[in-house]
Amino acid sequence: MKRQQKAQQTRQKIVAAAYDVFLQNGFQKTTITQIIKQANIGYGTAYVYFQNKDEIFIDIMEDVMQKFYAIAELPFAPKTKGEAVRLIHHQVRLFLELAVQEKALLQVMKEAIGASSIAAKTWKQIRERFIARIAEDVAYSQKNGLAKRHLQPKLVARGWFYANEMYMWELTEPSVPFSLEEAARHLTEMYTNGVYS
Amino acid sequence: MKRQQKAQQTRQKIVAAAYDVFLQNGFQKTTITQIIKQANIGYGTAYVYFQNKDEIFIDIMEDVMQKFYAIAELPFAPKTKGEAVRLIHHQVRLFLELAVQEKALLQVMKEAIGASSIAAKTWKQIRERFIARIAEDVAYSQKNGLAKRHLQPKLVARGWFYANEMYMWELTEPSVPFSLEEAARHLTEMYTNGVYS
DNA sequence: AAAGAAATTGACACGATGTCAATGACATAA
DNA sequence: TTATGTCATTGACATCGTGTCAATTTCTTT
Repeated sequence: MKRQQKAQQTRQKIVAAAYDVFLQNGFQKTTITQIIKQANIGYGTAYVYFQNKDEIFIDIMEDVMQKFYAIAELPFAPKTKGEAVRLIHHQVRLFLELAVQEKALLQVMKEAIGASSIAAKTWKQIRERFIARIAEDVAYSQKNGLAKRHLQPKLVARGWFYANEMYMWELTEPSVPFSLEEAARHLTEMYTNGVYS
Repeated sequence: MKRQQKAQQTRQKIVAAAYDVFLQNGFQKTTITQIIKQANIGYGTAYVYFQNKDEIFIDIMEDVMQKFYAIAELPFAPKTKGEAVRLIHHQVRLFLELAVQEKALLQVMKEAIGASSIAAKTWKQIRERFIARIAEDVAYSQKNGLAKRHLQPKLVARGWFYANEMYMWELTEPSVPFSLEEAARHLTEMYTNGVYS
């Protein structure tokens, strides 16, 4: 059984080395040569475990995705508008805080999403998962008479997540002209006033 | 004076050829070789007029930018909330319609913005121009008692534009799960209910 | 310990980039 | 008209990154 272990270990060496190099050089400037050098393995070895640079990055990306999913899946069952506002504000904060916490990796992710179609696809999955979940929450609120009924949950969810996502990306930039707290407050307020009644 | 004319003509040949090739192959797959071949010029010539592929694309990008700017600068001086809603809805429609109209180029632009830092910078300029202009409109509405005064115009403008922008990108995709009109209506309604009083 | 299987390797072919010395084409002055 | 300098054009070249694959090393099994 030592054979497979060694192989897995090599795979891990690649991912770990890639993580370092990606954070150091960004997505596009990173080369396979840099990664295998950092991992102390031969050039061809990288291609045994991954198709290309993009695939290696996806591996890294999926770790953070889990953290995002956890926030997306938080329970949401408010009885009043006030409670809904509080829950939403809390969720927005968690979302933006996670972005700031993982700032370095998210910067690389943004670059990767732009440059690699596989990375783009992966991110789109996260997004649609969020939107689907938010749409559920909106529908719930509508059923309970908390939210305006004539709006389509899916379209509301989409617009709402888009605003959040863009604020998130903005927060990963070196200098931002606003604070996380301000962003969370404005997002929540605009949204809840616009959709809840 | 024929000297400069010829040079300008060559430059234009490059841009025109690049436009074709970019639309055909997308941003990343396009190579200098393809462009100079389409333009019927020598390889080195492209580098006389542009630093690289990115610079050529910026030239093309700036044409469409003008159309966006025109929409951003539309006059906004409503006397009532109803009038504001109508103006905003109209502007959103124009914005999204322009996106659909220029769909092919916008798809390439999206790719370029992701892959090229120069293109990203250029797009950011458009965005900030929009946000600055919207912030003015919000401030105007607040002064005239149409909009909630405790919100910061710049943050409101940012969130609002982000939602619009993402819907715009979505509308350039091959198949979209909603109509332009639905998107415009929901955007406008969520926004005006959230910010106007 | 021999044979087979699995893991590792780096040299190679290929394609794209950006540079630059050489060439070609035009304008101006004699 | 010619000659001379200037500007425009060119493609061969050096460089770099990619992905492949035949050869080699390392382990496992008999």
